[in-house]
Formats: sequence, C-alpha cells, structure tokens
Amino acid sequence: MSTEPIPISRLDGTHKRTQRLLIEVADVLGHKWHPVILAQLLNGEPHTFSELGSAIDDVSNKMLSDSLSTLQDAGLVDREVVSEKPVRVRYTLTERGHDLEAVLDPMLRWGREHLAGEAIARSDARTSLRRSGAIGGEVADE
Amino acid sequence: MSTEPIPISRLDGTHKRTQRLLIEVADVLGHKWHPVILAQLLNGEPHTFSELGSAIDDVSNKMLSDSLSTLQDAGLVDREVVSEKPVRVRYTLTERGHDLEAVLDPMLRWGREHLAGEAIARSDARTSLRRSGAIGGEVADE
DNA sequence: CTGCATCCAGAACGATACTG
DNA sequence: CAGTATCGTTCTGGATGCAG
Repeated sequence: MSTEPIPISRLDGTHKRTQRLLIEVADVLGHKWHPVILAQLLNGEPHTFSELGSAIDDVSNKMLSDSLSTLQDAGLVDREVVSEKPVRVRYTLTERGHDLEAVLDPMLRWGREHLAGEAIARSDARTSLRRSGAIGGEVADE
Repeated sequence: MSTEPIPISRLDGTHKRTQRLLIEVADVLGHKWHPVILAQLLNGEPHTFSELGSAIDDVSNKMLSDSLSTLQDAGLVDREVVSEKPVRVRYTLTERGHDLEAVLDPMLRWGREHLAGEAIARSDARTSLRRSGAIGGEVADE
C-alpha cells in the first residue's frame, strides 16, 4: 500500500499545532546525549548505567545520569534495579522510546549522507542512488 | 534487501562514528525554531523573511534571523535577495535541507502519536493502519 | 523590509568530588 | 556500581531598539 519508498508529505508547517509538535520533539532529541543513549538502548542487550557509560565513553556520569533522568521523565526509558549488592540498574526503552527508532534512523541516515565528517563543500551530490542496503556499511571506526 | 516501508535497523549506537553523527544532527534539529522553519520551507514556495515571520508568529525577528543564518551556514537554506527597494529576501531549501524532510516527517509523526497534547494512554498503535491519508487530519487548530 | 547589536535570564554541558 | 552535588563556562531564547 505504501505509495513510495519515501512518501512523506503533510509536513504542513502552517499549522500551529504542527509547529508545536515539532518544537516538542526537537526539545527531546535536541539534547546532546539523548539520541546516542536511545540508539544504544535500541540495540537491545542488557544496558546498565556503567555499560552505557563505557559504550558512549565521552559522557560523564553527570551527563548520563541527567539524561537518563530526563528520558525517564519523558516516559522514553524505564528504570529497573537489578541487583542490590553491587548496585545495578537496568535501563530499557518504553514503547514510546522504542518508537523513536523511526526518527533516529532517518537522522542517522541523513547525517551519513550530508555531514559524515564535515567535508561538505557545497556538493550538490544528488546521489539518490544509495537507497539500498549499502548503508549498513558501518566503517569500523576508532 | 528488505524493501519494507520501515526497514530501520543498523542504528547500532555502538560505533563512535554513529554516535557523533547523531549528536551533530541533533545539534542542527535541536534548536527550537529550526524544525519549524524547515517545515515551513518544505511546504510552499515563496518564503520571504516576513512571510516566515508571520507564518510562525511566535518567533521574534532576532530568533528568525538568527536561525536562518545558522541554517544558511549549515548549508540547509539558501538566501536570495529579490527586491532592493523594499528589501525582500527569499529563502529556499538547499538539497540537504530538503532531504531533511525524511527526518522531520517521522518527528512529526512520532509527536502526533506520543505527545499530541498529552493524551497518550498507551495505545500500542503499532497499528500501521494509519499509513494512508488518514494522517492529513490536521485538526483545525487555533 | 531585513536583520544586526545589546542585554539578560536560564538551560545545557562538563569536570571533579562525594555519598548510598 | 549508581547517582548526586557543586562550580563554572558556554549557548540559547527572547525583548527591544537601531541600521542598511
């Protein structure tokens, strides 16, 4: 039923309601570590505080803790204490959080095509031919 | 080659490169007015400074001007002086900017489903049945 | 009509250190 | 191990007024 690979359409920013929604969503995803944390949690696996911390590794305790609190408040992640002795907390995505994959994926995709490294140079590279799986490239970094 | 409407997948936040891209994209879309302006430009054609200003109407001159400059710097919008007497400037999307539709649309979609006014209530709306025009609902706001 | 200059309050980010 | 407390710096959003 899907018309095209990229139907997109009624983005209609003319409505105030639409504008507000965009602002609200941007407010959630506009924080430096939120998208990264969410992406991390989307991968599945067990995700404890320290696991997240080392996986992201450029984030400080405060930032991680702060971000997780905010995300939890927003109802995007769920917090669950797993162990008592060495305190362990497991973070998982709520449904709303999981649904954000539909936004994070395009974000990443766009980033890969348009600013992967800062070598822009006004190239009008209309390379729209990269639609298929070629994207999973994941160059082994660092 | 999954040709599904929503393939989504390698969000793999485990890679630093991926994390950085997400951060960079979030940095662009994370500004209050950027998404709104972009959405506005995605709509129709003629978009001058004042047109944008009245279409968005909760934005001040400074914010609009500031945002437009940033977006222009980022290579997302193009600035073109149209008239000299009553100075008129026309803003249009560059290709990169236009491609952001692929991100803005999901953002709006997610917003509508998960925080449109706060009336969520856990609808497991995995109901991809809303794929068609149903979305254009655009409740007459204001 | 555009949009820059100033001034400001508040939020985001980050490093470090400390508690449960 | 998880998370909080502080402190300080930078950025952002916004009002207002002036200039090209």
